[in-house]
Amino acid sequence: MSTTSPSSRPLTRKGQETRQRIVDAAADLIFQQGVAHTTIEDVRAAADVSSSQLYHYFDDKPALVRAVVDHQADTMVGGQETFDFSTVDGLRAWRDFVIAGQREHHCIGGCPIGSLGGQLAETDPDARVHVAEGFKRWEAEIQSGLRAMQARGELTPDTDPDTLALALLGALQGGLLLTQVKRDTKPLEAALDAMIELVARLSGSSK
Amino acid sequence: MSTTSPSSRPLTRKGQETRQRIVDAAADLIFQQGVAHTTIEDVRAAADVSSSQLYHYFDDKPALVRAVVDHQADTMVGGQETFDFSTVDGLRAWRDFVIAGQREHHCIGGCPIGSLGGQLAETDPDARVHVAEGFKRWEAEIQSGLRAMQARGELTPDTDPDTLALALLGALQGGLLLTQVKRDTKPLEAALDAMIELVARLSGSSK
DNA sequence: CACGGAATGGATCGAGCAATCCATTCCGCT
DNA sequence: AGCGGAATGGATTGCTCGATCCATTCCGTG
Repeated sequence: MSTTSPSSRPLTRKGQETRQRIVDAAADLIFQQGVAHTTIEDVRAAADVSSSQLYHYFDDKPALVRAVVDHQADTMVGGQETFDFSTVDGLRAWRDFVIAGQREHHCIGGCPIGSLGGQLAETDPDARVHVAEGFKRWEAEIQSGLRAMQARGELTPDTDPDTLALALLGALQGGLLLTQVKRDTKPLEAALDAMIELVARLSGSSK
Repeated sequence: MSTTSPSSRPLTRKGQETRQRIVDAAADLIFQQGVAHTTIEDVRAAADVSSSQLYHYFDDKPALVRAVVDHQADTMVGGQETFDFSTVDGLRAWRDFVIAGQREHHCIGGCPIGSLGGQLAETDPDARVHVAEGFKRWEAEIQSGLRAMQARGELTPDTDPDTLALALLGALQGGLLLTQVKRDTKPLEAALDAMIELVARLSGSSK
């Protein structure tokens, strides 16, 4: 995706590795403690680089954050494409996967992209756009699944799969937020189950 | 609610007014620019008080933030109780109200409580609990509506109104987050419409 | 094998900001 | 009146943290 480097400076193999190490470390730290509480010094130490390297690969902190946003979007979207959004069973499998992930991490961190969105939307317009684009890519995954479902005639013709995809993503985000705040997976389960129940009713007509 | 003042110091009438002015100003600023980007100096200027007053009424910044969380929860829960969550029409009216609100504010800020949750969940454990309690009060409003709906026999007996309330709140939160990030009310509309559609199907059986 | 740009190290600067401190003024109560 | 605690003002401090700077080392290329 977008590069977010100082005027697209040429990068050697080693340079790319270092850059990647920085982004990875920053992504981890930011996921754990948020953007504001993650300092350049934290990232520097975690990535085991010098501070000048950081400014060699990124113009400033916002630029690094943008790179983290893109990185998280890549990770997130990439991690979902093994699931089949074109069947109700596929959706349920995805649901189980997401919930298991939250339980594993003790409901900490929320959504890697969504939480960034909440933190950056009003403070970094540029980053907000990156988050929005990340969500758009994610939506596209779900959309294609639901469209396939409809093409197979398993979704009533008068439902818009794109809108439904948006609603599904919304339920996921809200469920993750509530789960993060409450440290309990119930909200996430409730939101996803409800949404999938609707999809089931829109496809199989009855229960 | 909780007081969050320096060891519950006695407050005169004037003192309460000043304290309230500080919380109001802080809530506004934080809503617009987030917790991290709102400085004590910002609040001081906006509330037209001296810095010592701030520390007279609040131990430190986190304490002020907690007061803001409670204040937003009060506002939010208070603002919802005019709506009737016990009928599908009532839910639709609420939906219209929320969406109109977002449109009015150009989709800026997201949910006054939810966005605080996302910003504070991993950095301020105490604040996280306050946000969780705010959500709990909010849930209670929705729950009582759905319970009434079920008591009237307009909701299938095998649906748990509390879980449904959680899902509804989740859809709202996720819809608001996506709407905030995309600067477009469509996600919020999609999420709420989908959820209300489910409620409708769980109550009226058809359509 | 040397030339140059990329990569790295680390010291340092300087602004922003939370928090403290010491007065001084206000005001309710007896 | 006048005592005492609350309320207010504003200067100041101390530190965190983003960002800059100047070397020095690495390494691919001609």
